Amino acid sequence: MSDQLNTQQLFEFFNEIGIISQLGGTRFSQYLPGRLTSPQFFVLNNFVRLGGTRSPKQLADAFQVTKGAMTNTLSHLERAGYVEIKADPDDGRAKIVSITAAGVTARNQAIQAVAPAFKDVGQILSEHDLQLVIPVLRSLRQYLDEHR
Amino acid sequence: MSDQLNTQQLFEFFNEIGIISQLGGTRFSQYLPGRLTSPQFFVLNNFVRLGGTRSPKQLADAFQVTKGAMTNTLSHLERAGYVEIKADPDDGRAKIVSITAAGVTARNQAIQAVAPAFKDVGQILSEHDLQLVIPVLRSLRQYLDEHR
DNA sequence: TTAATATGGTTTAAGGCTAAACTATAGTAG
DNA sequence: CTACTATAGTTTAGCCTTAAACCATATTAA
Repeated sequence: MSDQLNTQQLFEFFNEIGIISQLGGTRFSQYLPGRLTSPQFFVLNNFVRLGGTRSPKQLADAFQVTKGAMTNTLSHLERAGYVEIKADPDDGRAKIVSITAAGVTARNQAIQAVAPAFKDVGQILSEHDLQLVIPVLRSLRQYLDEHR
Repeated sequence: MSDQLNTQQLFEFFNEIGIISQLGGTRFSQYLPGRLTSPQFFVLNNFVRLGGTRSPKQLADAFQVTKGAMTNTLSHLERAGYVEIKADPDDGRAKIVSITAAGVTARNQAIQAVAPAFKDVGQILSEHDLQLVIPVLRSLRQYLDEHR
């Protein structure tokens, strides 16, 4: 009964999540300059915000995608000259990824270009809404990440 | 200032949404039987819940995907024998899609198979959480749908 | 020291999605 | 009646994703 109801709501919840993710992602990438895609931008942004170097495996974990997906994203970024990938001297299996100056520039331009994509949404979603919703999403995301 | 803060939160919001969509979708499709994929299931489920027939265009709008994406999904379903697609006698451009008996069976089996995928999540996300979050998501989804 | 297992990264096969080009048919405006 | 425009559906190119197979290197156990 109440279980039935809950399942129905859960279904709607995931449905809304899926559509928002789809529409939001499409909108976001429409504002990104040139041939930069969303996953590529997220990697560059991560490097600029946190600095340092990381292995492909660490990046794959951070973004919760498979290693194969990260191989793909990094190869695009490398071809564009936005990251540098070299062998890890301490581990023959591993590689070390770092952002280049061109990558930093591209990321900064992307930040500028993408701002208007958020402007109107920031008025629909009040700060109050965000503070209500984000903790719920965060805990669910953590759970899903730990149980897959 | 506060604008800065809000942008940061918006960013986190969409980030959580994206990851939950990704992990939730993967989990969901892992429970689906055989070669049935999530979008395929959603189409079958829509037919069972609402009955009747629809055109590919109506389905594309209902699920907020492009016509090309729906062409692809429907061709898989047709090949599996789960839907029937015939010409619309009243409109030479259009087609009419309906679910088959095999499609209904496949949907019902999928419902059974997928239930455990939600079971644990239903304990993480309380009914209270859902009632808090769903309206916010719903209104954002509507806005994004109308402004793309 | 050798054998078994685990880990980092790449590759391939399948499917998903968008955007844009293209076909065919409908509808509208002169 | 004819020409223009809009709409339904398909196709293609490009990128994203997972899962699984495969290599090479590390690590652990015997």
